[in-house]
Amino acid sequence: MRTAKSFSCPVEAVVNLIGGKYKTVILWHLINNTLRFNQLQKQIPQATPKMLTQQLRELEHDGIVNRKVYPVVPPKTEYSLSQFGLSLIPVLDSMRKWGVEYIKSAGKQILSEK
Amino acid sequence: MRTAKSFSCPVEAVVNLIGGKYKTVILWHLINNTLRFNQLQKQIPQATPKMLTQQLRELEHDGIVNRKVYPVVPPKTEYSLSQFGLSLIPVLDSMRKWGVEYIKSAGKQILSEK
DNA sequence: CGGCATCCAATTAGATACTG
DNA sequence: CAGTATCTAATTGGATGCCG
Repeated sequence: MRTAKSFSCPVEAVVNLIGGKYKTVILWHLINNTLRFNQLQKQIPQATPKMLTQQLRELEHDGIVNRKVYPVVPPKTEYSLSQFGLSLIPVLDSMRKWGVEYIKSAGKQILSEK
Repeated sequence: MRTAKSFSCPVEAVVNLIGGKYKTVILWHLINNTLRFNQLQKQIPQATPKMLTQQLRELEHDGIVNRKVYPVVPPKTEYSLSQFGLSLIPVLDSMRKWGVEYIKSAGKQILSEK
């Protein structure tokens, strides 16, 4: 399921890879940042550890994020965008641009900080 | 749920609007095309009528697609991108570009026609 | 033709507790 | 700290049948 399957359109491929509930947000926070699990959790409090782990594992499995585990006590794990993940930035950015306009024009709610 | 809520990042807004299982595909088929319900069904056979209706209603509710019902017998309904929906084309296109590259590099499956 | 209603199966997500 | 395990709740999706 995680490996490429046939898509009726290429757009579908993207949704399959980064369409998960928290994936774009995770990716968003990882642009220009290497973050530990805990830091991600603080940035995305609406995601439970379980969900965060799951989404991160999928992103890792798809080669979008790097997971670097330091064999120390207490544990330390760092997440960052892989080379492949970096290639998604233009997509994320076009989404961001549109999202900003949308929120502006919808004008019903304000962005929460960050 | 369909109206704007607060997003921790604008990217999330896009996913919420067009992240639905068939939404990007629907949108994809509606670029440059006005299609009837039946035609959409043929283009997207993996979606049941129920799902298609549901996704279309959400897209309509979000002002992304226009639904034009002709009061004739037998019924005739045409779907097309709204002005707002047209603004999504750059996003869809950046996704498409990336998707094409992804599929190429994954190189495990071929695009089905169209 | 373009749906909607109903019922059910499957998938996804949350809460909570626990561990190397 | 960075998760896992388990159980349950909610959401999503499919099959089928019917209707204006």
